[in-house]
Amino acid sequence: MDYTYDEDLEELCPVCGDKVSGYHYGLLTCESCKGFFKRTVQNNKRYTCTENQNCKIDKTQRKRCPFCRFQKCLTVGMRLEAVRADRMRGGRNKFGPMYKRDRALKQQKKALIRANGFKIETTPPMVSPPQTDYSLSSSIHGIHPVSKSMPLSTPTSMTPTDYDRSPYGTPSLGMSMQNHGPLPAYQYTSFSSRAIKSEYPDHYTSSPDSLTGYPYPDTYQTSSPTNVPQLILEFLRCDPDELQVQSKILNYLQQEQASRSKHEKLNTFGIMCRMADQTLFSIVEWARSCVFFKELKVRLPITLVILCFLNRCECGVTLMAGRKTSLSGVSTQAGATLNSLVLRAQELVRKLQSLQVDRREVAFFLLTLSVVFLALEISVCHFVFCFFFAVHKITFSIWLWRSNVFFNKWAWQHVDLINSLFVHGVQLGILGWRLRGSI
DNA sequence: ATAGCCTTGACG
DNA sequence: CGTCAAGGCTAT
Repeated sequence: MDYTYDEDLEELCPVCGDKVSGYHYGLLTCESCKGFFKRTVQNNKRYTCTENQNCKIDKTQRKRCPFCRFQKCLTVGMRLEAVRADRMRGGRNKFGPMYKRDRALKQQKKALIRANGFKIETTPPMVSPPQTDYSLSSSIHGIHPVSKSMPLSTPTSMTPTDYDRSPYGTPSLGMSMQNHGPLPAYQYTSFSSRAIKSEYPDHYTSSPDSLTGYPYPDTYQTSSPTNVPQLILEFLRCDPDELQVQSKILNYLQQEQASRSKHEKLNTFGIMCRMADQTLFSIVEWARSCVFFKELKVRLPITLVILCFLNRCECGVTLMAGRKTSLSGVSTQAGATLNSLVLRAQELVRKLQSLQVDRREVAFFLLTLSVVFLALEISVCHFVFCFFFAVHKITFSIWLWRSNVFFNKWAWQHVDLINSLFVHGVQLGILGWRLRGSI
């Protein structure tokens, strides 16, 4: 039994959580979802959802709503182009090299994790999550292994027209994520679709980007230097178990909600605020107990706590988005603004996951930023960086919102611009780390 | 219609 | 020649 946790992760289909049987139409999926996707595309099937187009898709219920199942297939990244129009059997398609690269990357990650002695507990297997809908499923899968995933390098710029072109509605908005996932972030393959011509020239693939709702980043670079700075390793070793944090916060929220009387129930916004509170508490708790931090000057830990909190917020939002149907249906009480916020958050989280940034890269980036803050001690610089973080770390935006700071409304409108600016920062950090590693 | 198993065939 | 991701077949 040479099962590593990493292999365990890959055993789960990002669509339904069933066992993966190989790469199918762009990513690792199970046999049934492969067949389902093939039938749907080949036969040009049109489904309709009798519910709210957000049905939970798991192994036991995947047959229930083909509409949502197919939406999820698209959302997690299954490629319409991989279904052959001519139905030719055998052979290889143009995805081959990408599958290979993806495999190599997974191997590399595995090897590094082994070499660095990471504990299995810090990245537990993708056990079938207690999903309430597939958003949560994909988010938990997607987020955990790379808890501090970074945004996509090329911002999606879908217009309403793009949505309309999809025969299945608005996959990237209504069905976003996947977060994470389960794709597991590892399974959110970041294949470049740019060079791939459709093998299925019907309406499905006439506009691949608009159909799938998001581009596949070309910046799929996570080469792994062998000499990782000790500081990074220490930082990662201190990193708390993401799933534990998630479940702890979730339990707290559920208990709190359960203990309230019918009239006192928190609404969606209230829950999100509580979640933000708990997230911050958990990080402060972690920082205070972390041996690593005791050796640092006071201001650096504080900055790190702030950064870690912001960085972790995506997971909170994802939980929120995924749980919105289970928490006494509070989402139905939420206004259109909140619902669109959640949708936007889902979309952002999916983007974050698809970049598949290495944990060490993120750790380095966080440390670099902290040092920069410490060195510069310029409040404006701090503000600007926090602002960029805030855009991506939705919960922080919600905090600002709660504090009647409305500039995040502007941020939503310019999220693509900020996204690209942010990514440049990330890339600079990665570049710096790699330079450092090569010296 | 689904999903598990089978066959095919380009690619390394 | 082995691999493996396509499509095909078929019991359920």
